[in-house]
Amino acid sequence: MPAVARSPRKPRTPRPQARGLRTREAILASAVDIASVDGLDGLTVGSLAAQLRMSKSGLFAHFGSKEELQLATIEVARQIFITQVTRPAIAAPRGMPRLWGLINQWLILVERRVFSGGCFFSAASFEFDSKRGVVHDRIAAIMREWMDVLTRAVEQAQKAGHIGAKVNSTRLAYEIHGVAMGAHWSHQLLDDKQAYSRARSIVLEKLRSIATPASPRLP
Amino acid sequence: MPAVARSPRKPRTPRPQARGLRTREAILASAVDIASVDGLDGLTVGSLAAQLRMSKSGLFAHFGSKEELQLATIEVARQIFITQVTRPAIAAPRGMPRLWGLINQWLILVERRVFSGGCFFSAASFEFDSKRGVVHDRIAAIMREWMDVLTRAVEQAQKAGHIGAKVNSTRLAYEIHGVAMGAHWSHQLLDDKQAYSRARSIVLEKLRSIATPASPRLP
DNA sequence: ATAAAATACGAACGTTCGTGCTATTTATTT
DNA sequence: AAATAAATAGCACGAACGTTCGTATTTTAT
Repeated sequence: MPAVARSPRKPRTPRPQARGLRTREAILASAVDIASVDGLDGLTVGSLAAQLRMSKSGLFAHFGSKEELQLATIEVARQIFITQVTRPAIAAPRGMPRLWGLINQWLILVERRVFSGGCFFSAASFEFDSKRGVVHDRIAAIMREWMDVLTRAVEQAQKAGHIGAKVNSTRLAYEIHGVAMGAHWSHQLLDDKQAYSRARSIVLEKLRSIATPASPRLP
Repeated sequence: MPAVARSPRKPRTPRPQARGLRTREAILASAVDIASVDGLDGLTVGSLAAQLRMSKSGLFAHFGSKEELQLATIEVARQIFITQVTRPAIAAPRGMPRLWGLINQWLILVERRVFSGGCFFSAASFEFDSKRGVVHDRIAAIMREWMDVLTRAVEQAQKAGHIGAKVNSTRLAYEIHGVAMGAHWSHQLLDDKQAYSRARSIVLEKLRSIATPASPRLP
């Protein structure tokens, strides 16, 4: 056999079986929750192991490094986000209903406290926005994905004639997103009980102000 | 059982002199910078001491605990915020100009990268929004302060007849704040170069749409 | 039933964390 | 110039950090 150059550092790669996958799943479910409260750096192998009543080393073996654990945690959070926000919103017909659905489902997500620290990605965004590395990059990519979904929804609403063609779709997407994130900030930090309903009012008012007569009625 | 409750812990209280205050100032200037990047928890006594080329213990003696260091750091950040945002904005006459000034000065602050991690309080807000304790409380109080300044500016603009009396001042304040924070998020995380100018467009458009004829012209 | 592979554990590694103590250097006051 | 007080350094601590390793316990494949 030719002495091929070894790949630099692939520490261990067993093929995971049913049991391993189950624990991995349990680990990551806890990880998402802890990270949404304490941040992805505040998430530690020790505290995670303690909460799951297993050994640090046993837990650690599932990932090989803390960075891998963080990345895996992000992917699980993304799946939750897709399941709870994007998917239900996409069920609504293209145009104004879907656009409203996207932002409304996000508000429902944070209201339901699916992540016990509020919104995983809001927290992760601000935690990693000044850091560099693969974790930052992954978070940024997912958030770009989200903004693209929002922007595309606006453009579809324009194609459907629900919103005038003159509206700047990117700008509207950012406006809506900003208001929603601001509401979450206010609810989470200032314990502002009216935050989410106020956000709904603001967004609905905005959407109504640019809706064409052809647009389906908003709630 | 011993009788009296001891005062919780006042570890050392020398009266600070000129030199001590100077070092303290230097420490906190670095602390604000580090914290705006790595967070108030990511800020460590060791890294701070290393950056200032002094001993951990010598540095630590200025504060007595990490929490005190965090609180002191927050106060310095607040002063910077007041100096760079609130004060210049208040120089403008009451009403629409001052309201615009507040949000515009904030945008200038983050554009200038006065904090090398972007906006200290955005980062701190999301870092501590799910934690409890005096640090959280102080951050929340300062942010409440800020939202009150914004809201009062709207109300003054209404009293001055620049904005119609029917406008919900709280709602408008949150709308503007959300858009600004969203822009910062986008610039910081997604490296969106147009974020701030887009935010200015959105806010100006909004303000123009509710401005009365009596309102001074906006930029 | 047995071999092999996947999973988990316990103990330990070197570092860094926050935080004390004690000394020493530097500044102020007499 | 001596006495005093403040500022900083040195050193050590226990705990927690991420990580590695050897070993025991499962579970799967032969």
